[in-house]
Amino acid sequence: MANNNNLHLFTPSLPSTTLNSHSLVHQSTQNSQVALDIDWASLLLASTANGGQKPLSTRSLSSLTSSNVVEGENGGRNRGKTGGRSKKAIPPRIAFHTRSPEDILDDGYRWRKYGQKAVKNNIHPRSYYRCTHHTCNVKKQIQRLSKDTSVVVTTYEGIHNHPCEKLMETLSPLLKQLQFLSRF
DNA sequence: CGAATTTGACCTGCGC
DNA sequence: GCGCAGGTCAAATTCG
Repeated sequence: MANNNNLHLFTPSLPSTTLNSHSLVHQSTQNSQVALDIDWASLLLASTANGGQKPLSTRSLSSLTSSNVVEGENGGRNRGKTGGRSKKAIPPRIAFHTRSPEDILDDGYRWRKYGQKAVKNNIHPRSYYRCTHHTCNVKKQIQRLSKDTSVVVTTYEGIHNHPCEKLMETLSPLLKQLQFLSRF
C-alpha cells in the first residue's frame, strides 16, 4: 500500500448498512464502538489536492484500483481504434472498509450498477457503480474481502458535483421553513 | 413501460 | 508480442 499515493483507505466498520453522510460508527477489532465523525467534503477535497501528483500504480491494494479512466465521453467499444487517447486524468480515490452483511452502503447518493467482475484470489465478484446524476461521473467499486467475508471494501472514485440527494431531501423542508421565517 | 440490473463481449494496461 | 486481469459497454432481462 505504500505506493498508493492517490488512495485514502479508511477502515470503519458499520453495524448496519446506513451510512450517514457526516458520520460513521466505527467498530474496532475488539468490538468496542467508537463514534467517528468525518467531514466528507473536506476528505474529498483533500484527496483532490493530493490527486495528480504521481500516477497511481495500478493493480495495487490487491487490485482495488486500475484503469485510470478517461473522463466522460469515448468509453467502450470504439476506444483506441481511431487513436488519440488524451492524457489520463487520475481521479481521487477513497476506499472504505466496512463491516456489514450488505454489500451496498446507503451513502445518500443514487448509484447505478454498470458491471460486475470476478476478481482473482477472491471468491466474491467486484461490482461497479456509477452515480446516476447525469452531470456526475463519480464511480464506486464494491468488493467483499475473501479473507474476511464480513468486510466490504467500497472504493469511491471522483467527486460529486451535486448535493447529496437524501441530505437535500431531509434538509429542504427545514430550508423552506428558514426562508419563511427569515422574511420576518 | 421506464428504470435498474445482469452478463458476455470487448478494450486496455501490465508483467513476463 | 502474448496472455492475463481488470474495467466498461450495451443488449437482454428483470423489477417496480
